[in-house]
Amino acid sequence: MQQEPPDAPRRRATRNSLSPAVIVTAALAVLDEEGIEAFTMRALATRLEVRPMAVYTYFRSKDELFDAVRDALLGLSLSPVEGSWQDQVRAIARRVREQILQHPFLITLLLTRPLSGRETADSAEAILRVLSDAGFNRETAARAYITLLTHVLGAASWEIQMTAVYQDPDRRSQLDTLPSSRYPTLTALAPELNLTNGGSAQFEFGLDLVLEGLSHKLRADRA
Amino acid sequence: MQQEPPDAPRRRATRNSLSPAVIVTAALAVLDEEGIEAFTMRALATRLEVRPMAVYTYFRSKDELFDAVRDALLGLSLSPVEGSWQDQVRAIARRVREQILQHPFLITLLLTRPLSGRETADSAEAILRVLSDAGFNRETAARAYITLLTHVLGAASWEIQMTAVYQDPDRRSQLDTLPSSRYPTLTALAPELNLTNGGSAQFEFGLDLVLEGLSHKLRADRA
DNA sequence: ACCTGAACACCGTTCAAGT
DNA sequence: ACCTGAACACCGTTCAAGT
Repeated sequence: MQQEPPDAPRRRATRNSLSPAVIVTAALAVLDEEGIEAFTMRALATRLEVRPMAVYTYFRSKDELFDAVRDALLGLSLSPVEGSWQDQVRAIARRVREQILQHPFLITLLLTRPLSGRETADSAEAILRVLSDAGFNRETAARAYITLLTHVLGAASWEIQMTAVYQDPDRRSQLDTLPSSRYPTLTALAPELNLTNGGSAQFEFGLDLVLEGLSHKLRADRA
Repeated sequence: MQQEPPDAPRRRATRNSLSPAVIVTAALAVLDEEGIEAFTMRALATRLEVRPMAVYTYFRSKDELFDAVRDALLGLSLSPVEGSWQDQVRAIARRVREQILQHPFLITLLLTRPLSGRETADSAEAILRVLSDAGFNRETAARAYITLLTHVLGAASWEIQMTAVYQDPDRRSQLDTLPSSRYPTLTALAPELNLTNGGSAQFEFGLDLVLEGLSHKLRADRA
């Protein structure tokens, strides 16, 4: 609503105050604080205290800027973990989930903008190495990695959405208002379904399922 | 680019030609043919041969219309399936995936607009009933359903994105251009990773993993 | 009630101009 | 080179008016 503080000093931009890094940092701040739907080139320019077109010296378009923000967030430093291959995969998956939950708009960037494969290269390399070392064959390792990735993305995006819905008291737990004649099981399990919202228990549950399935596959690969 | 055929008859809208159903159908057609990013209220009005504001008699906003389109697409008629609980879950999961692939913009609506739980009630009831009948306890059944749902959403949205990327020859298979010194495993497995794009094999692989994990959980629940 | 016309308050971005 | 000013071609939507 409020566009500018009424008596802002409105100083002219100092020369060379901008750079790709400065712009990405400011964009990240706007995205974190206002959300992706409130992000506009004009809002970003206001935060940078420049006119909107100044950003276009460094990025050709809003989409290109979004790609840069996404790539900055995906450059995860994955510290090596001790333990079984399951433990190592779990650690990486948790790290990716945490990064997404910390910057919820990231899921939108991941599912909206085309990916070349370079952006997720760090976590891909880490997981694929763990799987290869564990003894998975080449195709199984590749498919397992994609499964883990899509699983984490799906779980995280659901989690973000449900916490957003959960904030809104009107929408909270609308399940029990469904007709139990048509949806007997669903209405009966409404309390348990609401339990799946919030916290990491649901994420761990799903991850365990996939890992258990992978253990089974590994035995097959080795046989 | 071309906004209107130059000599279109431009007949006045016949009285009462509109209705929520007619509008949703037209919106669906625009979304299917032009994609969600090209969907505007003005484009929809053009297809309906009315002025943009006519739609607002039936829907308060573009978002409300989007919700109606989403709900129309999620009203799946799930024919009952014979077989094991795994076969039944598989059939429902495949049906949901197919519906999303048929209308790729649906994934955006699902992950963008808040869900109350009513929209997915049909598939939720179906899966939860199968799981309950199979002997899962209440909490496991609830968590398993959410896992299956998020898994399908994640897999489908990845699939859509990868096929879109795959269309673009510039982006195709950029994995082998990565430095193999830093990403030895990733570059070595590039062919196998490219195999995961397209077709349903990757989807089935992931689904099998989850189902295998669930079989394991079921034995624990029963013990 | 249903639909239109004109307008408002936004967008991203082009283009020419300033330093 | 870096940044600005003005403008263009869009948006969704409000509001008053027509039938």
